Amino acid sequence: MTEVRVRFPPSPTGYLHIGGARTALLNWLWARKNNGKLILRIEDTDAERSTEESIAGIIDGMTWLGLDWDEGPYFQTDFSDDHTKAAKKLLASGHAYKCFCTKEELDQKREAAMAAKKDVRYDGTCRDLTPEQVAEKEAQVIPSVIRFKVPQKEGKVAYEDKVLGTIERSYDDIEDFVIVRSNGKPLYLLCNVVDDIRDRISHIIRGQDHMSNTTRQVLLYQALDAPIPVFAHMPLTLDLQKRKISKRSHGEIVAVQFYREKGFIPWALCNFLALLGWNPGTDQEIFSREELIEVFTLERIGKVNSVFNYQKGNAKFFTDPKLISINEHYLRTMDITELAELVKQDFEEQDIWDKAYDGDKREWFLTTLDLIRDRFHTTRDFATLGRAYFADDYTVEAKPLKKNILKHPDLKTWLPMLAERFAVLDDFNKETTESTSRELAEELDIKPGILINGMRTALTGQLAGPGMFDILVALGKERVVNRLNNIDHLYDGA
RNA sequence: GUCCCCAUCGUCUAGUCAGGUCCAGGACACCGGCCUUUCACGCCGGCAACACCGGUUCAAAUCCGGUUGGGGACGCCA
Repeated sequence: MTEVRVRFPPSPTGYLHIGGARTALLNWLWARKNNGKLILRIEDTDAERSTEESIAGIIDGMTWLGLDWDEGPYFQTDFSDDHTKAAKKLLASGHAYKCFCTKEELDQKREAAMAAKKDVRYDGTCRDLTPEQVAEKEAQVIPSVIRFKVPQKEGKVAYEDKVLGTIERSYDDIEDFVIVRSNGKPLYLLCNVVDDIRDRISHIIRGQDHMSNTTRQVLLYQALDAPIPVFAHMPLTLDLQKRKISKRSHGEIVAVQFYREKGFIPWALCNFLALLGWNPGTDQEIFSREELIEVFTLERIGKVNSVFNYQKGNAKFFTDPKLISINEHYLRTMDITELAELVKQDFEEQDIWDKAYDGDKREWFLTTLDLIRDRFHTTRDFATLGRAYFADDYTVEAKPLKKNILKHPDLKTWLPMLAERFAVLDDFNKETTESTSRELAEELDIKPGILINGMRTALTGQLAGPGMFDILVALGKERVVNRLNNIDHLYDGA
């Protein structure tokens, strides 16, 4: 069996978006499943639009997602000679010809055809020029492009698609497409094929938007006398209006970088992306890398375009709810030490990382993460919603402040009373803190909930959280006593 | 205008190739309940779909034809 070699060939004209990431992911899965190779190839032949930042962004994005590649990054522009040679070969073998029609003429014809609702294909003006006519035009230094000479015959070009089955298209319906610009630079259709032949690509997994390219490229493979790879066209990802998602019209929400900044778990995003247009045929939806590699097949890629379900301006569902839910699932079930690594990165950025979390306080750090992670959505929440556990500069949210503190002005004296009793506890644990709290409530003849919720708000700034006495233990006696003794400022604004 | 692809709950989808076990299963979201000092988690329950028409057949989500709808492509972009 021949080696499986796949590629991810982004054009560096913007950041890595989720559609591109999904393409990369599926190629990666196929490579890993077959012990094959994934080649990263930057298709930068469009010099005007290609940028360095974009290249860096793509590489960062893939690295963050954990999609490693085995060869490259190669740069298409480094192989211009190959492309030019191939074009010459096609010209020499009669598979291509020079076309002297000017861009202006063609644009005009195309517009006219569009306007008249007529076929817009190239009319073949230069297809049958004699060698003499060509020589004459060249003598006059008329610029020319090179067009591929699509066989004029009955029948159809066909290829087997792993997802869609047999795809056919009449030769008749394919125009003589341009493969080299008048400035001598070969175009995508050709470069892409030449590179794939050189890189010995065995499977081409890409979006359905490439289907019309594929039929033309099959012709190129045949003309270049090269084996045709296996094709698998995956469905596109659309927005709620059924429009192809793009960086241009959808902005940051479709950028991989956005999810990184929001504190998503990289593999959660991969897991979600895999499910968009692919499924294992079972009810399983959560997969480890190994599991996904194991069960992934090209045949189970869907045929139907899928909708990336997000509504602009919805704060709760700022991206596809299913993606959020998968991320939450990982957040609360993943190995706590792996989670700690991700949180560490956030904390370092937020400047609330304590080196002891890797040392003396390691155990405490992990236990605390585990205690609070159930309520969080992204790793960012540890430094924001969960800030009170790790730093003293947490904010007390308005809603709980009003409900649990301001509503009961006597807490101003009650909470310090509680602090006083906590301070003298020899063993500051769940049981002792709970009985202490309940005893005080009884003495004061108030519901324990008033003290408990007041404490929660004062100590964590939050309306909700873990069991109160777990919180006390997590915070530790010293912090609890300090914070409960310093609550006057909470009443300042009132 | 031409060509190509597609069509199951709001969304992601199973089931379609080998028609009956599907008055259509799962997940997310939503609603209700349990749990609970709070909020989550968890658990239980609910709502909700085979685009339409015709054909084949004892039997169609599944096969065939058409209609409609959606998407993609039609660049000297990639």
